[in-house]
Amino acid sequence: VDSYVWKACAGTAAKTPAVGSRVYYFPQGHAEQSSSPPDFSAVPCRRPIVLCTVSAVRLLANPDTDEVFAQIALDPRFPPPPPVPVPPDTHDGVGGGGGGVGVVSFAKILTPSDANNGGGFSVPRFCADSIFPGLDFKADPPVQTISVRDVHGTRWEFRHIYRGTPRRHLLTTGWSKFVNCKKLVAGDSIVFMKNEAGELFVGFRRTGRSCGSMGYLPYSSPAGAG
Amino acid sequence: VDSYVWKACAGTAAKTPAVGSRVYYFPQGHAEQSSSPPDFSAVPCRRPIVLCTVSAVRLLANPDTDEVFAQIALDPRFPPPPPVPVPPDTHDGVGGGGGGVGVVSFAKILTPSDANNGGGFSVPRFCADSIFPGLDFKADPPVQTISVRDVHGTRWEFRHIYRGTPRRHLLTTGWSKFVNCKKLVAGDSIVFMKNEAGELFVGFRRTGRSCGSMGYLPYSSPAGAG
DNA sequence: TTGTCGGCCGATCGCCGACAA
DNA sequence: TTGTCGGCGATCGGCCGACAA
Repeated sequence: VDSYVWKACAGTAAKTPAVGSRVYYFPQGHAEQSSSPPDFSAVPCRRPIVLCTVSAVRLLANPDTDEVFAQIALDPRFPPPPPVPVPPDTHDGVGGGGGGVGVVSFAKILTPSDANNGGGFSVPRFCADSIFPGLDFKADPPVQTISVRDVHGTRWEFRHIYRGTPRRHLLTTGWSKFVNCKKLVAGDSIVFMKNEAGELFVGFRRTGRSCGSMGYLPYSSPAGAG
Repeated sequence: VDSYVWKACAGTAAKTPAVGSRVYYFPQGHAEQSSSPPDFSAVPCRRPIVLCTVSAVRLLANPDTDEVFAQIALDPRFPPPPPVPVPPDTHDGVGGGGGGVGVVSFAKILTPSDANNGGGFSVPRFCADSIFPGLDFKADPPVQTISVRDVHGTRWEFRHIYRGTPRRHLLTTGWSKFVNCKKLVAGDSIVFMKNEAGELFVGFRRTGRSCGSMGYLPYSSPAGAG
């Protein structure tokens, strides 16, 4: 998935460890987060904490809910194996915590009018000015179609119009389809982003808690799968 | 789930073993059916086939897709443990293969007109006569609301009307909601059933193959969970 | 007997400016 | 500047009989 959007959805406080770094694994904490706690009774030589080496980090998103999470593969072997050369990430590497250089983003909490079926999306002035492409203000009304990509890389198109008295920016056609497909409701946050190349991205974060259902990476097959 | 509907969806060729009977378990075959093949390398004393006792059988249905499947718990201990008393099933027991006595059923492959958003469901004459409650043919047009339960026990209501020239039986109001909720398409089969008490049930089978995602029953906790 | 079609009517969707916070 | 509302036109859902296979 796109690391811009992943980080915007996860929030700036969420940080992932760099590949090759050494961390402590707490089985007890892992079990408590799991929806079906595993039975450790048969595992020999259980220890409360395990020193591990991070062998892989993947930024992932649930295909159904768009919930973002990180899959962190740990290698418990000691001494740690020599680091595997990591292919350069497309942006600034998954280990870093900050956003990419030159990326502009804007977040808004969806109002009831934004989330209602009947309406469009009220675009705050700053978002339209600093993120969306400039409109041709000689037209009446000024209008364009903007194309954005979500965390999966899926492309969405919105009609962006500047109309009404007094004038305001709105997203109309395409917006309600996005809201319905993503099952967004009032109170959820939406984030628009523009990278150095001017490409647009969209992400969001839901208000309610979601109980994560992930998978597991076997530590015997490090890094690039397949 | 209701065993009438389960059997109608699974088909008459699908049979489940009786609790207490002894079967052979083939780990290899089990692994091949699984979407993420398990790694047996760490399991000691692997054998190609294992003689087991059936400790529990549950007829289940995927809450999302309505895909039916059986969860069969196996106990590899030898000699087999004394049989656990099984509470009598509501119908004829999950071990049997045949349909219940006095159950009348009728299946139809959905036509494009049946599955289209715009239309209702053309009820074949035999289905209306032998399964649905009798209409009051003095009314013009004869019409009633029928109430059916699906494999989960969820109740669905359909408007059943006898109209048109020439006259024919149709399901109108409520039908398209059912089609949309169940994501039925032309070519899928639908089954209507009536038991001795006159209660109506509905099930269906999809044309396309679905890759099952089930769960596992630990053999250490036989039969009734909780 | 029953599958498909076009007609038609009502419900909903969704775009709009008015207005006020 | 922007959130909400009522208006209203376009679209769609869905019920109907006609007709033919």
